[in-house]
Amino acid sequence: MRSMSLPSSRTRGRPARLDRARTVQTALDLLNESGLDALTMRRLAQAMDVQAGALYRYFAAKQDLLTAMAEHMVDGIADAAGPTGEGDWSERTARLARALRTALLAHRDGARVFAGTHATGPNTLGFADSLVGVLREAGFGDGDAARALYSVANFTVGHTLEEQAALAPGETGSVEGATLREAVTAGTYPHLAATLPVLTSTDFTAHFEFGLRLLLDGLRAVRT
Amino acid sequence: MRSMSLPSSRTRGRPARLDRARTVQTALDLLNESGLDALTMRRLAQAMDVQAGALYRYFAAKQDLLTAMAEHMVDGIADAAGPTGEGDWSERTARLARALRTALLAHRDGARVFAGTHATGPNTLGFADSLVGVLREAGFGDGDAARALYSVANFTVGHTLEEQAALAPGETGSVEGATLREAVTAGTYPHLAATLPVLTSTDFTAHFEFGLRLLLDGLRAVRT
DNA sequence: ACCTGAACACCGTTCAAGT
DNA sequence: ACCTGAACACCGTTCAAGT
Repeated sequence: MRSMSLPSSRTRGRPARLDRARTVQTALDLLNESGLDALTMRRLAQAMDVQAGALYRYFAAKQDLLTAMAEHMVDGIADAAGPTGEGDWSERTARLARALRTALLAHRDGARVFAGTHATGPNTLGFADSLVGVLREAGFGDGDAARALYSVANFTVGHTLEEQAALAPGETGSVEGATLREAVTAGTYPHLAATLPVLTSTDFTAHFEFGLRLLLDGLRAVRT
Repeated sequence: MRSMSLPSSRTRGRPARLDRARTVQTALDLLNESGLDALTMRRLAQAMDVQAGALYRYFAAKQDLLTAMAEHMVDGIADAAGPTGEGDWSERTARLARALRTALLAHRDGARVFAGTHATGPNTLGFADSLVGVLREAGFGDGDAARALYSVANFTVGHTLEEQAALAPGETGSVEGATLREAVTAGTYPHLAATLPVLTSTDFTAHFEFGLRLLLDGLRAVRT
């Protein structure tokens, strides 16, 4: 057969079993199945039918793989702003923040992976440019727009980190309900006792929307 | 001697070289010297002139040690609210948020340690009770006060995580200045290009105060 | 009661050697 | 060019045995 006797000029030898894209995809699948702590280079190699050392031809270190995973996770979120005119600046900023949270939630330990790396790929930079763009076009100054990006991004990542930690196996509720309830019933922490139903609520979307609204209302006040 | 034949009921045998308090303190010292990645049970044991296995008489797992470290880091921050009447609710809340950030900044990788654990000791709960108390006494509803705690805490931890990551060895600036500058000069990301001076600024206090102000202004709007 | 010594079951990373 | 095999220098954790 021609395909055996005349290998294509680009790919002499056997076709590579590995490449960056396939490795990142397999790593994200493994992350979803087993979580970040179980994502080892050896297990990933096993899932790709290869020895662990082979991965280092494509990623200089595990950290680089994690960064590529983080970048892949936030693919497309820049588009959440929508076209100019579709909603005012606060609604468009809210959509971007929600898209970031949703992207992180889409993968087990997604926020931990994202927070633990410093992705500077087109998806991450595109998101940043989009958010800053929405605010600049709405009349915000360059300084305020840049700082607003940090505020929204840091709050969103911080929130989702907590959210995924609370939802992880072994966690009762948002602040480990059992321990809280004990300490609180003992009479200390009267204010926590009074707000216990909300504190132990697992409606994280409501918590997120509350904080997001604070930031947007705050931005509205800054704008004038 | 009586002390040999009649060992005190609490401390027979040689005095223990280890105890929780001394171990946590040594671990925090080691953290400051070498960072979280270098803080291993074996190195900590070495610093205490003991075998690694001995640590497990006081901490069931490394995670428990890290939780105790996190709790110790935020000792006293609840007091930052000050007595009732010393500043209005927004100033008292700001002081609490700043105290949290300062406490995390006081230890290398402090935010990573705090975010990676779920301390429920008196320092952490005291801080939470204090912040919720400030808002409830100012007339905020229980639900809003509880959610405001999450917003402020998640933003503060998220911000400090970024701040300490940016300050870590090997990082140029806030968003890896070099890579950003390249991508930005290429013409893509026009909004990032325009705001580059602020984005790459290392004045993290200004960034933090901006976000904190957004949250407090947002809370002011919610209050009415 | 408190700690040692030694083991168990792993890690990330490197690199000569094979094909 | 791409991957194997094997090693290096570690990890967290457990637990019989010593004192």
